[in-house]
Amino acid sequence: MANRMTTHISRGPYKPGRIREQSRDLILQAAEAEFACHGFRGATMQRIAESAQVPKANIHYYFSNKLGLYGAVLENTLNLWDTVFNELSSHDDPADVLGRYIDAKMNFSRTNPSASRLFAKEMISGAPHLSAYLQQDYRLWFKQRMSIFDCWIAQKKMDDLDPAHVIFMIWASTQYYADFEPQILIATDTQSQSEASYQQAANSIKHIILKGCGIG
Amino acid sequence: MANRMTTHISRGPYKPGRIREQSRDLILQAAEAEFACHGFRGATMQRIAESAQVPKANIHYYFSNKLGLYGAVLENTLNLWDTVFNELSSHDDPADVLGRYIDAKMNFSRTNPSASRLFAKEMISGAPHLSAYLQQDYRLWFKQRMSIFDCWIAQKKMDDLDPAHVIFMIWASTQYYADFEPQILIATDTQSQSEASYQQAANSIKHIILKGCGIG
DNA sequence: TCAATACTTGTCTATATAGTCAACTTTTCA
DNA sequence: TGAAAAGTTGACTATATAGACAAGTATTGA
Repeated sequence: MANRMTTHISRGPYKPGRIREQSRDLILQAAEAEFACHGFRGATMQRIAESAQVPKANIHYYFSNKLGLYGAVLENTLNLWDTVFNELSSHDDPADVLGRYIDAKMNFSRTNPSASRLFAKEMISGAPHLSAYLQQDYRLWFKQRMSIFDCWIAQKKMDDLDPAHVIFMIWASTQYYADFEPQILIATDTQSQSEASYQQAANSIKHIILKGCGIG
Repeated sequence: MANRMTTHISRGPYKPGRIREQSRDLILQAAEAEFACHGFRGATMQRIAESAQVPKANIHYYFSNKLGLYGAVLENTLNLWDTVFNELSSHDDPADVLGRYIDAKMNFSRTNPSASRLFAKEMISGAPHLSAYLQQDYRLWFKQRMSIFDCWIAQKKMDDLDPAHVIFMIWASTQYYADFEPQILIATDTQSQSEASYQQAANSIKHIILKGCGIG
């Protein structure tokens, strides 16, 4: 009421939902966790609503339907994914490039476990909602990165290995710490993975990958 | 009708469902694929029934309910899992032991992709139905296998690495070829993973792991 | 202050789903 | 051969779920 009087100060041109679209973010966050845990079919709009602490009907204001919500969540995830993937850039020193990339991937697993799990669930289900992404951006980028490895191999900077398998191994190893967390916690007898434990894991992976590829 | 006449030959003491329990196996097989693809909540009894080509009510004759069916599927999977895990046995030569183990794991991924995916989905969901297994058998066995590595390290047969990370890396890398198949197919521009391609992947993994751990 | 627009939400509906049940058919074994 | 047991199945029920909708409230810019 009191501050109503002060709102005559112009806030610039009108943008829909400038303030209350925080609801949208809450819903997206809750949806990411729900989809990551239960998959597309197993997730329910009701649980997402409860988790986001909004009425279920509110979700349908921001998202056309369950598939639309899932698509929005997936898009967010893929953007993050691409960002990290692009860290694998051309550079003279393979040890430097791969070391940084492994660190970046591990950091992603630690700070975005739900995104990693969502991606994994989608893949395991046959990637029914990712075909466009995989066919377009992914395919192209993958080939580009592979050529970097071919270059290193030609320059005798690393062993003659199929670059694809090296990449798969890095992806697999780093994502494992997010996706298979329950197994890791029990095997290592801990309650949660600390930042330090992630760093140790990253160091082990870097040691094995770099030495194993003959990079030094 | 005709062979009815010959059935007076004793077939030994009566065992429930000796013949028709093939339905049970059909259901289990269909359920494994359905649960692997959609997770526990996302799977439906109706689709399992259709896939197994039996009426839905028949499933409830063999399995108390959805959870019971899931438990049976999971138990099958874990038995297979243990069999492969136990191949990682004590032996003088780490190169030999790890090489065989990696081959065994890759072979498992190739021949039992659904089992691998089911296990992965369960883990990603927080392993709600695996706590007993993880707490008991798993924990114990994991520690035993770790001590083998410690022994090798003490004997300077491999680099001083945390054995847990080496194991995680082997698991991650080998399971990846089953769990992330869509990604692999698109990246490698193929329609399906052949036995030969699995062998090449196994060779790459063995190269990197063995050399990376200083085994050789 | 006001009308327009953005946003919220309780209630309702159609459908999908897990599970039940009783009638039915087939197999078993004495 | 026959009675008992194993196995099968169509029809049913209760519930959970995605989504629609209309009536409401809050915010905006003039």
